[in-house]
Amino acid sequence: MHEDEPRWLTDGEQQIWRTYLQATMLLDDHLDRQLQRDAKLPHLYYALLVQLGEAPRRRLRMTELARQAKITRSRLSHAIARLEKNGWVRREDCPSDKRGQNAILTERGAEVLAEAAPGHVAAVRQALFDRLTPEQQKSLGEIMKIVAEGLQPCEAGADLPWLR
Amino acid sequence: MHEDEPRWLTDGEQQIWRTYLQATMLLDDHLDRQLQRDAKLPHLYYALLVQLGEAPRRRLRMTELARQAKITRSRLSHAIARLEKNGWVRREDCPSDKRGQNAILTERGAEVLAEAAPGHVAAVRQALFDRLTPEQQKSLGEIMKIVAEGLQPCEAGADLPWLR
DNA sequence: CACTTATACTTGAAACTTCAAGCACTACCT
DNA sequence: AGGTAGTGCTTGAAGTTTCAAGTATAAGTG
Repeated sequence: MHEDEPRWLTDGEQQIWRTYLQATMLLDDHLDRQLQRDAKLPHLYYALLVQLGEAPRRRLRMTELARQAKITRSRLSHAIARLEKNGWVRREDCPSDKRGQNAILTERGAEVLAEAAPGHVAAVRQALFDRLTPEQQKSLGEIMKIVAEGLQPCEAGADLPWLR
Repeated sequence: MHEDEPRWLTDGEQQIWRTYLQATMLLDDHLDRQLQRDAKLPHLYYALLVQLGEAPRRRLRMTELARQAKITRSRLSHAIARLEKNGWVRREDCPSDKRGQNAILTERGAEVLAEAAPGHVAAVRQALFDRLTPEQQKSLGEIMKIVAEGLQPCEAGADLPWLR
């Protein structure tokens, strides 16, 4: 068993990759900071409230929420525990499966969401959409779709966060 | 002082934004996992070793390293403390400024880096570059450059991680 | 039905990051 | 020179995420 010389990244690829890392790092930091300041919430927690807010009857099974958010169930458990303590979310036993739990957006949670949303959207616009041409936006969408789909193959045995 | 109705994201923009969040989440998770498994190191810590490895004399001032990595100095301090404990990095007082510290990649650190690099590069290729056309790669680079530059304006008073 | 395996979720500890000080030194100002 | 503000870095605690179990229920198998 012999390891071939790996195919290193070309200078151009390196440049792209580093810029990607920097941009995603900075954007994530920027949004986290904006939300932490204005809504006392990290970006991921905000995203969870958004997903719940859009779900029918404002509720979602834990694993389904983890799947949509691309995180582990453990991470979600801790996050929901915190949101529950703050009163933005509550839990409910799943009627059809006694192992299951639903996370439910509370009225207070919906209010927090409504208050935080405008500032958050403005931040996303200002940092991303307002700076890109329509062609670039389209291209970004296509690229990210390819990457996202590539990393969550349908096959069984895939190492996806919400199945760990 | 009156808040106008915010400019919400269009359906198309929402779609792009969500896909972006999912792709970056999955990719970050994927690389973290690969490196944690193969090199016992989170992706960010690996990136720090890379930066040090490329710097002249394998050393960099703390703030400069934080600036390159787009993280806070506090985060860097903790990270370097861990890397130092593992023997991959050591510190040195800066000769010209007694407040300053250099982080230096050790021989052991360089070895770890050399062992981890092929697998990491392969993962980046497989998840990203191998799936994109040359045009898409170029476009991605341009887009990320715009975003990264937009988030680190030259002006004083900008809220950049390494200045916090 | 008993038995095994898989699924759904949680938990506590360890690892990592953020936050708010804090210390030491430098640069600036008079 | 002395005083003041700014820079460079670190630290401990609080918050978040990962990791490795653990509990309970469901589904599959002989």
